[in-house]
Amino acid sequence: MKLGKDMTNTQIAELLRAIAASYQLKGEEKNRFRIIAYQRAADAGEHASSELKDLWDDGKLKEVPGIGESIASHLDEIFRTGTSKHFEAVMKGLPPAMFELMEVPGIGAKTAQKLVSELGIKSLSELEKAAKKGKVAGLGGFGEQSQSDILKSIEETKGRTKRQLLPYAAAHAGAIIEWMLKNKLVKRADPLGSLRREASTVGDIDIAVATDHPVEALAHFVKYPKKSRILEKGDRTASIILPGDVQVDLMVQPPDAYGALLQHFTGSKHHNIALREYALKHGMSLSEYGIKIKGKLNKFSTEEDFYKKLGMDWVPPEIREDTGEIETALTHKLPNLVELKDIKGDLQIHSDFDIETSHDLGESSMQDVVKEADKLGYEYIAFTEHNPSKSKHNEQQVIDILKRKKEAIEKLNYSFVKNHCKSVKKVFNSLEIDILPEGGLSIPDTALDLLDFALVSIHSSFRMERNSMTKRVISALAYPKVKIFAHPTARKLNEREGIELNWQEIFEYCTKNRKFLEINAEPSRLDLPDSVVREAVKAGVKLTLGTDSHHKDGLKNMIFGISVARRGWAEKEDIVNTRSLKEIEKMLE
DNA sequence: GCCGTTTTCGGCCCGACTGTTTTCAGTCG
Repeated sequence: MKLGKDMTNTQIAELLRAIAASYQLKGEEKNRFRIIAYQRAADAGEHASSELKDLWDDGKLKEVPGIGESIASHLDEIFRTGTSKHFEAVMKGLPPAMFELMEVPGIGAKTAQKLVSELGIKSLSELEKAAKKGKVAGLGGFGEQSQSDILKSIEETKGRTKRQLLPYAAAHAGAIIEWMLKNKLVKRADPLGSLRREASTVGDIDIAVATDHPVEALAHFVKYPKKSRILEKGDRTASIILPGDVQVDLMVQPPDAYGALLQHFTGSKHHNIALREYALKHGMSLSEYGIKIKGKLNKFSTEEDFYKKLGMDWVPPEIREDTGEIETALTHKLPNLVELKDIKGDLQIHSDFDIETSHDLGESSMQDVVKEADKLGYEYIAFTEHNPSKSKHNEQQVIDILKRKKEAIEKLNYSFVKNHCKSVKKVFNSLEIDILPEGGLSIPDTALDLLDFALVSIHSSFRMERNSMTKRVISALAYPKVKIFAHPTARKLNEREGIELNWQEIFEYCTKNRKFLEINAEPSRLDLPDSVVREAVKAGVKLTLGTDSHHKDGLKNMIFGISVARRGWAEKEDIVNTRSLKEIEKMLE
């Protein structure tokens, strides 16, 4: 555990979990709730919409729910000095290898400590060697079974460093649901957990099944032909592992109690904890079986009835994160979240028009894309190829290329769109322009006049300090033709962290100057991230949805952008391209 | 250690599964 002034949220979460584990091992009863508090603070850090260090910079650390006086003061010390005397003291005497072992599913604090102290191992790989030699099975409290479980778990941890992107998880879940419904005893099957909440990445896949024959349903589940092994199987739940080390958990419940099951396992954990705490204060106890009132269990076949019993409106799964939705559901003021059918156009598409860019070109022709957009019932789309390569062309050559593109789109509008489209009325001539490190654009200023409007985005120098990066972006947005900041954090899920920005400053600039932030619907981006969408919506910033398609089939990814928008509490009004062509032309003028 | 639609003190979510045990501890979601 390395402490330092520049700890990221992930590292801080790891640290706080280590502190929780340390307290757990000290084993004093009074520590019980302190342990939970540290675990909650770790979760809070992990889910925070901004870097904790930035919040600390702004004096807002304590505004993060779960971080109070004490933890904030320790973090303050870390950000100032690079260490915390208190945290160092708490972890003192505990072997560092322990914390590494705890990353293996099935190994918690106590198991880790026992393994490290009794086997004298110093790393995860040493544990693996010891287990292979049969040394673990000989320890008190361990046996052959737990030894082989540990080995399997280590093996799977190696393969499973990445969370799945939403479309892949959805495909897995779809196949399993189809398999479950083949069994006549299964009445219903639905996705649960982060998949049902449509989070951008999904860990384990959870599935709910309604049946009066749980044993048979679970037996059918573990016979799933594509599984690589069965992890566990009880009377109410079972887990299997798919190739690629994807874990699938299945939960069953009779149809008359299915609503409670759906609610319970859809989560999020934080939503459920907050909900149960609220219920407890009102004399009710919640579980996956229903709502207990004065010792009597009430069952619910639907989630709507479950929430109704608590005196609140049904909460859309996408916003069940305990960030205010419970209070809002109680006062019947939940947002009317944007839906796919509200979308009237796609504002980021790359065609195969040869614009001689240094980035990637699209693969489908403009006509094929327009045909696809027409099928989707869109009123308009924008072609937003990357700017022509700056190094390979002089200014005049760039202007010539952009003139050619402008003419091509004009022709498209006058002929193809007019004569062959049912719903599409206009194709916008746009461009995705690189923001240079010093804040300029990578096309000559005069070339901007050839466009209807422009997107700007960052494709280089990702590691700039927050204030310089913010300046860089704002100076690019200042060009009148520039309307949209595309994939604003430039993150790539599982590959690259996003850039650092002062969001409040960006939000303020956007609202004052009618600039828009994009929700990029490309599944490996989903950028803005949902938590930032929430902040942007609160700040009154208007957002655009674009698929960043490089092929006509990519247009259908819009649904994933909708998921992000919904998770950020965006309503129809918050999204620019829910507007009609007339309105949007005005907004982009 | 955190927090407030009973509370600034006194609470703090709920249950399943497994292995190694003989009634439970540890872990997970």
